[in-house]
Amino acid sequence: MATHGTRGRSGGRPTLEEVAARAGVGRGTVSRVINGSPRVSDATRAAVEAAVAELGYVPNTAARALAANRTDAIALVVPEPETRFFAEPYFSDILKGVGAELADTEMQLLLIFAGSDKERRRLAQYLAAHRVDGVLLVSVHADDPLPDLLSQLEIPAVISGPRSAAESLTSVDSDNYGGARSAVEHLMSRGRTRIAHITGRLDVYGAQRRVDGYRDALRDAGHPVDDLLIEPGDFTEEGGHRAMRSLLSRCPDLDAVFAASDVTAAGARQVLREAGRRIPDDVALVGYDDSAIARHMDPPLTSVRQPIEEMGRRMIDLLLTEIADRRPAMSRGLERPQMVLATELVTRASS
Amino acid sequence: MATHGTRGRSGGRPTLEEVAARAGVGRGTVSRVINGSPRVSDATRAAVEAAVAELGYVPNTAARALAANRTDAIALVVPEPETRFFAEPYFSDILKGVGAELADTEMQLLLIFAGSDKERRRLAQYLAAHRVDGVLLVSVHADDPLPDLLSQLEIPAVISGPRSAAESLTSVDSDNYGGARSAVEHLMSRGRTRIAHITGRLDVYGAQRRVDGYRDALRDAGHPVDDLLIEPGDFTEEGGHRAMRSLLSRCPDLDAVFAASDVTAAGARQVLREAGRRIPDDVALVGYDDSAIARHMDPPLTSVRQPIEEMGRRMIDLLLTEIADRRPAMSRGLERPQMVLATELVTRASS
DNA sequence: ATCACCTGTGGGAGCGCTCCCACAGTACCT
DNA sequence: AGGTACTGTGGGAGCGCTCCCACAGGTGAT
Repeated sequence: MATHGTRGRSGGRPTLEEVAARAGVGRGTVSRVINGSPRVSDATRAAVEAAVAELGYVPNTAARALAANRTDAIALVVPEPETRFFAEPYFSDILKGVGAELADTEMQLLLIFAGSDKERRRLAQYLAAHRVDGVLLVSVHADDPLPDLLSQLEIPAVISGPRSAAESLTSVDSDNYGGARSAVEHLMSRGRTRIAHITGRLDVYGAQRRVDGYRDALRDAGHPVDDLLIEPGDFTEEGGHRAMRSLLSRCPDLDAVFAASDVTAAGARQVLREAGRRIPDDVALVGYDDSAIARHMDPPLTSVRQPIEEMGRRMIDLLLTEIADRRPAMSRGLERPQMVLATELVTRASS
Repeated sequence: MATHGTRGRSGGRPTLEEVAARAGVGRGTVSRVINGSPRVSDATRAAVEAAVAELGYVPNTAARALAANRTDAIALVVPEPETRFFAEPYFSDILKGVGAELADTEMQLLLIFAGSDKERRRLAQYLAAHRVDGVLLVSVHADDPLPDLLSQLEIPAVISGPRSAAESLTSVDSDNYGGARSAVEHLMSRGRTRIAHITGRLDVYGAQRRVDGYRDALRDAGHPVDDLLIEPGDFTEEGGHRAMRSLLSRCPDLDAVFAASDVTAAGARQVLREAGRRIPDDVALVGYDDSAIARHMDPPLTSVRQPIEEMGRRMIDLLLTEIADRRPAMSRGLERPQMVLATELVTRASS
């Protein structure tokens, strides 16, 4: 027993070495078993596993991180104040997908908010210390320095939403163009001809793509595109009110409205009601997001569903691949992938 | 230059040793400066700080964790599915307080959900690996094994909500008893005499305490306590409906209702309306939580505000203290503190 | 002058892993 | 027989820190 009892912070957790002694093998072999290396005989593996179970061995993450230069953790960075994170279902859906995909991995997920400048600075320190193997960046604004910082530090990262010009990070987005097209095509198939569009904030790339989809759908069907039928909004209910009022006064003959978000559609609906237009009899209405609002609206709102949860899952897939690939051939000149997921039109009574 | 260039994974991050060389001091001295030890002369400190800045040195967390046996991270564990976390403002308020209090610390916060069994197992592994210095446990259910696990592993932890019998963890709670008392006293001061109470889920200790507060407030004011006026609810709107209906049929003469949550109050309000009772003219109504619902109800709801954000802040305070104290004298027989924060009655038009 | 005791400082010895080289053993060609 | 190759295994050499002992040099009491 008392070999040379130097160690023994008594009750301490068992180490690799102790497991090795117990199993009658070497340190390296235990390490191989723990890490699932195939080059271990079945008998040895069994012996080691028994020792691990008997001793209740749990690897020391810090030691592993130090020796292997990895942390087995990835961060979900939300460059927003916490309040927005909780207010918008977008984030919780992403998180759900991410969590599901990560569930059978050894990776640990950290949630980091970087809304304030102070938090930003902390995050920069955190990343500089390489405390995570990779980063998921959701909701990046146009002039955000974070993507640049990440590629400078050579930290694998995936961003959600459309990739803006400069950055070279992998991204996952939903098909805003296609989603808009399907909404407009649906309205045309219902016999509507004077279809208006209330846009989102046009400094958001996705909103711009929806306008493109709207235009192209009309043009390809041989309809003229009447610019008077396009009114800028800002994704809010308020914006929906304003836009709908000006549309009604400008084009009283419109028979359908495609809004760039469900919330905007709700605002439009209210104005339409007040103006005595029945939905869908007089004016058909289609929204975007397929949020809870859409289901509970009266009448229930046809809306374009984005596969947000799946976006979360894909982001993790891509990130894990990138982390795994980093070692063999770092940045082998390949273009970073940009994945675009299909949307789905959910038809309800409003159209 | 080329001393013995063995190291040099070129472009690698600078180490303590390199900073020491640059500053012309020893490794130990740099470590002392980094960790803010007072036993360093001003001149040396300045030299080291200059070297740190020039080299852009950032300590390697893994190495530090390994050597010092601490992680500088704490976990906020939510033993619920993610959906509930997002649905209930309670969590986001706690998180806000925690985040604020942690902002000027070096501690990193991890958010961990442990709703499913799978997640539970992962968490257990995680804790066994001592990957965090401490744990904040919010919303613990009666028979949850987590508190026991934590004290077994000797991981500092603070739980939110009332401390149930067995466990010996530090806890922070709001004064459910006092909150209920203040609500009832307020109603009595408004001249109400037949005050009903719709309880919360009575297997939740806090709900039980609110009933106690209700009873004692009446008794101490010399009012008889009529058990017919107490109807069990479950914190939900549905429960509010049911409870209010049975109260109305049993005690049509009631002139006030104290509900154990705002949501329950909203349910009760609906039934009262349908029964033709005006609020507050015929029946005064008081809720609990002072959530957004309370402000937006028609009429706005008087409600008992819990200082949830402050609870978050206090939890961190206590946890950090406990982490700091662990070393000098581990568990010196002292009772774990249980902190109870005062509530505040927010008076609005419903009473 | 001697001792005691501070303050500042350098650097050895780990912390518990992973990586990788070395090597025994077996197998299958020449 | 000798070579070549592969499988399984042991263990040395770090990874970049913190802790702590040793020690130089100063200060003040005896």
